[in-house]
Order: sequence, then structure tokens, then C-alpha cells
Amino acid sequence: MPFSFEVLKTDSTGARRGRLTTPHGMVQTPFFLPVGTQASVKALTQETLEELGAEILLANTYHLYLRPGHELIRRLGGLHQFMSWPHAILTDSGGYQVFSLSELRKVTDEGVRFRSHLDGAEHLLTPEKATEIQLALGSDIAMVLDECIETPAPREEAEAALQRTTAWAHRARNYFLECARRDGNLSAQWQFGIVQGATFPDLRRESARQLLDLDFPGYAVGGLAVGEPHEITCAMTAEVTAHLPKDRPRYLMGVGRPEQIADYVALGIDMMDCVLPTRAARHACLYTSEGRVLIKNSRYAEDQRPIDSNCSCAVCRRYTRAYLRHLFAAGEMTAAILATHHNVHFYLDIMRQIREAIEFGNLAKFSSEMHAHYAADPA
RNA sequence: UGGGGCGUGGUCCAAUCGGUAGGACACCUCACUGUUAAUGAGGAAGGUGGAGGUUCGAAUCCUCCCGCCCCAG
Repeated sequence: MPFSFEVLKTDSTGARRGRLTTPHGMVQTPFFLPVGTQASVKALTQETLEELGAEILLANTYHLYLRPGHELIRRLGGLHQFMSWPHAILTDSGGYQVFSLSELRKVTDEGVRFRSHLDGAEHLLTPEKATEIQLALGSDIAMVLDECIETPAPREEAEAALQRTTAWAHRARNYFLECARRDGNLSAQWQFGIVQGATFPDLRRESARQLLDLDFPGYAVGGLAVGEPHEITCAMTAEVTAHLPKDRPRYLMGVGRPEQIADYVALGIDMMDCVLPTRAARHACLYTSEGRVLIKNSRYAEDQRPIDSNCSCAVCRRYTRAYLRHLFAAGEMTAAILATHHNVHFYLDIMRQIREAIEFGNLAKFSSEMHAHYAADPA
């Protein structure tokens, strides 16, 4: 039985400590997925990700479909083999690209018509197509295609996106099960549904209710952290998790800032992903136990301290802030490598601390400390 | 020693017939939340080598001086 999810402990806040078992290894929950859109976490090698303790990565359907192509990856033995990542992989469906590539697409009930940002060619991504691509990639967890809209959105628009997302979820689910049965590998891959509903509590509830009919092994909360205040993100997340089955993993997509993660966990979220640690790292923003360090600031020019004196990562054990600042100033690619290494370590370490805090029942304390450190400015 | 050319923010350059100095890079700061992103936004910084002159008005024209470059000897 390759796939399973079990909640080992739930604390007083509602946070869950558990584990997700996949054909490519067990993943302790709650967990954070480093983002490797194009089958690569920018600036990090798979060796490094393993050293950092990453147990699962996120890759992107849309991007890998355009390049190098899902059929090519299938021929080369699937995504795990292609990128030499024997651990778990979750693939996003391309639903977020509906939102982020808005100038290049047109959404209809049929699917999303994209103009490739690579060569301008037109492509139609349907719920079936997105599923087919993810089956070819062979990720452990596939996401259904959803319609992620901007926030705030008028209610009618949110309702339309919700209905479309549900209709697409039906199609994706049916297609997925059909293919899996046909190929006799029903247990090779999991498929998650995605709740939409923008910032309307009743729509969020309704979206979750509609998806429950499809009996997904896991549910995601999408369309959040796209500009709305943190309180709204939390309120919507709470609204959704309250209506999701307790025995299935909940995935809050695209979050979040370091100090917000424990909040989401306290709302019953088991998994999260975010480009922030990797992208911010490339832009010289380092996350530490005492807040953010914008390493390009001139104040660090002669700072001999490590990025974070409480951090045990390889970068903090060896290099100084002054050196990191110099690397960024000089435009050296090592800057991105070291900064990303540190930030990903920091995020994965936050997750370790959160899992421990759930065990010991002091998640609330951990959360308030993080908020305190990130309210004031850097060390 | 002749002849010619050029001197504009830290750097390289712009600025129509003279109209009240602008850009790039660098610098400083900020923003990044299912990555079209080693990206984007903002800020500070010169009164135009110096001294005179012409003019309502000069980086632009004239004179002298200083500095650099080129070509001749």
C-alpha cells in the first residue's frame, strides 16, 4: 500500500502532526515544499536538497509541458528519474499560471488557452490535459487544474471561477481514474482537489463541499496569499479546513512568509509551498531567526557575523555577511547559491520546529515569537 | 612649437536655431507568497574645468588661462 496519510497528533490549536507515505518515501507533516518549477530548485542541486532534508519538491505541469515536454520526460523514465530525485514530488497543475500569466491566456469552460511565453505558440490546457501531463511526469501528487483569480474579486467573478473549478475537478478526477484503471496503476499517484472561492467565506465553504463529492485523497486551498491581508488568508483557510475531512492532507498553496507558516499549521494545514525562500534569496533577502536580513545593505559591508548566528546550515557555519554582500554586489552566482541554501534550510528548519512544537504543545508560543522577530527589523 | 579636438552627477555619454541639464551603469533603499522573475520600483547625486565677456537668457557664442588627446615638425 504505497500511499497513506496518518495524523499522529492534533494539538489544542488544531495543528496536526502526521506523516504522508508515498511510493517515493515518507514525508513528515506538516511540511514545506521547496519550489522547483522547471524540475530544478533554482540555485540548488538535488544533492544539496537532500542534505537540507527536503523530502518532497514541487514542480510545474505547465512549464515542463512547454519544455522539455512531458512525453520526453515519460520516455526518459518519468520526472523522478529525469531529474534524479528519488524522493516525493508534487506537481502543480498550471492553474496558478492562469493567474500569473494572465496577459498570455484566455479562460473558457473548455480550459485555458495559453500563448507560450517561450515561443508564442498557442496551447490549450484542459483539466484532462493537465492530468495527462502529470500522469506522464509521474509525480506522486498531481493537482487538478483550477481557476485561480485575483483578489479582491467581485462576487460574480469568484462564483464563476468556483463553478468552473468544480466542473474542471470533476473532469480531471474522472479522467485520472479512467487512465489509472486502464493502466492498472491506481496506486501510483494521488490527485488532489483545489478549493477556490476568493475571499467569500460561504463560497469557500461551498467549494469545499462540492469537491468532497469527488472523494479526493487530499485537498488544497488555492487562490489565497495573492494580495489580500494575512488575516483574510487565515480566515478563509480556517473556513475551508473546518469543512475538510480530518483524515486527508490539507495543502495551502503558495504560502507563506516565515512568520505566517505556524499560523497556517495552527489552522489545520499539513503542507505548503512557496517561492519566497528561493526567490527572495536571489534578491538578497535572507530569512533568519531574528528577522529578515537584506544582505545588500551597506551596513553589512564589514559584518563578520554569519547570516544567522542561531543557524546551523553550511553557509552560516562558514561564510560571513560581508562576504555574502560582496557576492551579491559583484553579481556572482555563488550569491544566489549560498542565499538559497540558507533560506531553504531556514524554511525546512521552521517546519522541524513546528512539528516539534506540536508534539510538545507549544506551537502558539513558537508562532508569537516568530511574529515578534519579524515585526521588528533585522539583526 | 604649429594646427586640430575635447573638458557635463562616481563612470561613460545626451542636451534641436543659445531658452534654464537628461540617460545608462555604479551607488543607496524598498518590494517579492501554487516562479514568464539573478526581477521590478523608488531615491540620492551635477549647475556643465577656471576667470571674464556678449545676451532678457550661455553646457551651447567670444577672449584668456588650466588640463587631456590627436596630427605635424
